[in-house]
Amino acid sequence: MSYTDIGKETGLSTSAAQQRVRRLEQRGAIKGYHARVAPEAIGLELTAFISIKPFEPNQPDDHPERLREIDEIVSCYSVAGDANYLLKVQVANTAALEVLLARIRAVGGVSTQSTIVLSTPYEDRPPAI
Amino acid sequence: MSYTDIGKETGLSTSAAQQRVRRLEQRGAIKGYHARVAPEAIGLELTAFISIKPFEPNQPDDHPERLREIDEIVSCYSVAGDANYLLKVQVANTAALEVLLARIRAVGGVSTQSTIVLSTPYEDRPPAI
DNA sequence: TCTGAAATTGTTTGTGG
DNA sequence: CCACAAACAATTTCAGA
Repeated sequence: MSYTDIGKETGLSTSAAQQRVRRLEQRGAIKGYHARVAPEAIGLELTAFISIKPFEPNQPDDHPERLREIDEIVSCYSVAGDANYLLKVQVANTAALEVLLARIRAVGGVSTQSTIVLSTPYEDRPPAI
Repeated sequence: MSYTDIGKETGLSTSAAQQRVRRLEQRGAIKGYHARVAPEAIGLELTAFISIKPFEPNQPDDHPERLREIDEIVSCYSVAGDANYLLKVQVANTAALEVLLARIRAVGGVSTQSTIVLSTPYEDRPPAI
C-alpha cells in the first residue's frame, strides 16, 4: 500500500501520511516491514515449539546468543515457568527435527521438550486498536 | 524496497523482478506484506503463551473458530501433545491477562496453562535459504 | 521468462500555514 | 502537524525475443 493510498484512507495528503509513518518508524512503533513467506513453499513442512531448561541451573545465561546461529530457530522467548526459554522452529521433517534437537542440546547445554504443530489456524493477527 | 532495487540485487530488470514477485504471490509462496508494530507502542506490555485443553474430550473441536473473536489472541496453533492448542496472546498487564483467561475458558470450555514471556531476544527471523 | 521503452502513478522535498 | 506543488523515482504495461 502506497502513502497515497494511506492518505486516502486516513483523509490526509500524501506527504502528511508519509510524515506520520516516518514518525512511527523513528519512535520505534513500527519496527520494520516484511513479506510473509509460506514455509511449505521453501520446503519447511514442520513447525514445532521447543521448551528448553539448562542441565546446570547456575550456568551463564547466554542461551539466546548461543542459539542465534541456528537458523531453524525462528523465534526465541525468555519465559517464566518450568522452562527457561521457548523456541519456535521450522524444519523440513521429523528427521530434521531430530538433528536440530541434538544440536540445540549440544549448543545450549540444555534439555528439550518439543511440541509439534499440526496446523496453524491463524498467526500474527494484527492487534485490535 | 522497490522492484527496481530487487532487480539490482538479483541482476534482473525492473519488470522481470516484478513478474517474479507476482508469481510468488500468485502461487501463495508470499502470503502478504506487513508492518511489524511494537506491541508496547500500543500499550500491550505483556505477551504470554496459553496451552488449552478441553474439559470434555469428546466435544466438537471448533476452538480456533470460537476463539477467533478474541482479539488478544494473536496466534493459534493446533498441537500434538498434552494440550490441544497453543495460543499466543498480547495484553496490557496481568490484570488484563486474568480477564482474558476467564474469557478463553468460558468461550472455549477449556482449561488453560499460561507461560508468561519475560523478553523476546528475537522473533520471526527470516528462514535461511 | 526476460528486456527495454513509454505512459502512468507514487515519492520526496521544500515552502508556507 | 498539515497542504500543496515541483522535481524525481518507481510501477505498470506492452512489444519483442
